[in-house]
Amino acid sequence: MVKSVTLREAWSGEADCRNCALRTTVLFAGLEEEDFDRIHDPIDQFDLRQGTALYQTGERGDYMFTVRSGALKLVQYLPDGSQRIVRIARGTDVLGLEVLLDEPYQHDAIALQRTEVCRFPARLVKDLGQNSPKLHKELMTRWQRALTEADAWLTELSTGSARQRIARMLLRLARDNANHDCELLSREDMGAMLGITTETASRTIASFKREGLLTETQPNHVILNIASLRRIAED
Amino acid sequence: MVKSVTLREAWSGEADCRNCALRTTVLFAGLEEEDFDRIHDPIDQFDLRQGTALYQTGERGDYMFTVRSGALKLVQYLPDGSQRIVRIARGTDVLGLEVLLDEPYQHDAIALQRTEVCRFPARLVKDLGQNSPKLHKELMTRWQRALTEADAWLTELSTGSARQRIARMLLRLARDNANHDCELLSREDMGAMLGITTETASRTIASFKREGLLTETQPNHVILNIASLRRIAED
DNA sequence: CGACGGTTTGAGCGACATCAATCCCCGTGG
DNA sequence: CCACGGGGATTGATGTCGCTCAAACCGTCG
Repeated sequence: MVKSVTLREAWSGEADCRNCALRTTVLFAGLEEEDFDRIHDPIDQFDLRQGTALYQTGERGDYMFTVRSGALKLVQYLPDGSQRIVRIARGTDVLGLEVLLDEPYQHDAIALQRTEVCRFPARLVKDLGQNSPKLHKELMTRWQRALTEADAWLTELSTGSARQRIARMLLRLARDNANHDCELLSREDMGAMLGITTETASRTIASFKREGLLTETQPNHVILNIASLRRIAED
Repeated sequence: MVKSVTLREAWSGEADCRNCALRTTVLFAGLEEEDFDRIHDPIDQFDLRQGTALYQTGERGDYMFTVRSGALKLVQYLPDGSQRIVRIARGTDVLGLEVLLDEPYQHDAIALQRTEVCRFPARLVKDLGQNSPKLHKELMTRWQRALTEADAWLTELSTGSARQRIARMLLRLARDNANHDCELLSREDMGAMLGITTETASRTIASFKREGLLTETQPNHVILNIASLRRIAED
């Protein structure tokens, strides 16, 4: 358990949209300059410490978010109190699509590391989306991406032995990472992600280290032996 | 394994859209009469026998589908050949949203029972969607629904003991079914849905029968003891 | 220094997988 | 009509992977 801080504490000032590195890749790519002036105003940027909740299940907010850096876990809870991580949002991902349909947030969104996000009113997207085919398509793409992720979690991360699941998770974490390295999650989060216990996660990771499947360079930072992991992942 | 027949064999004539019971609930709800005339033409209706594949992973087709009756499973495969059912589509659900983004189908879609579907070109939705805010919103709703389903499968159907998963699955199958009854899937499909073996599925169902948690009225048709199943599902 | 949260490791047990035999239902052909 | 065959469901026996409970370890922070 990590304690949460309020969003208010995380406020880090007006967003620097115009110079935002994400501008061309993110939700508003393809907007005209004049549209762009209209949207700058209500956008705030936040800087979340590890463990901070961006929003919580059932909350009604009129805000959507884009992730600038870092990562958040999207968590759902079962009646018995156990939790399951259903997705991880990283750079350029959009959070809170559900508020476009006036629904409350469907998950707890919690920062896994230090994480920067931009917050903007869903109103903005609703208005612009009506008449902008480009934004319309962009939105569909976002949804499709989330859905593909969700399906992959089911087939890759919730199927097979613990060794297989962890191998697949590692490969996923390091994907599009040239050096084949990545930050490890806490063992508890691994468990919630893969549907196994923290002890099993710990044991498996430890075992992978001993077998040379991964090398710890700094605390919790590892380099993967891709080929061997892939062999484990696939059968 | 059930053999597949081609779609061609399943063709059952021009769709009767104007009198379709789904007209008001389905994708095209809210279209104007004039729009409606434009779309009737290219719509075909199919009648799928159990085991028929509506489409397959990786196929490129320009068609989307609505389910009129029956049910289809959406299946994905792992490199090692094992399969996982990631969703079930039933009455009024829309299939093939991904082709709106010019992507190939992401699953095998296979009829679980005798199933009626309507097929229409994605082109239609692309064209109408550009300028129709209503359709735009309807599409987002569809996507959101699929995503919510996907998340629920992860938290409810891939978490906990086999007994819990099967209980949750049964409650799901019978949901919005006044008599608390439902058709059972094959044990193999249950396994692929819950990430357990067919033997475990079989044993658990048999055990539920003995315990009076479900009563078989006709072969593979059961009435559920909702209260007791819920108790099992929740802890 | 002690306390605390997370990780690792151990021992034992139980749930589920595996392998295999039997049963049951139905359709098919002699 | 019945024997036969095949596919799915059921049941059993056995092994094992991962859960559970518990202790020890480790780094950090007060």
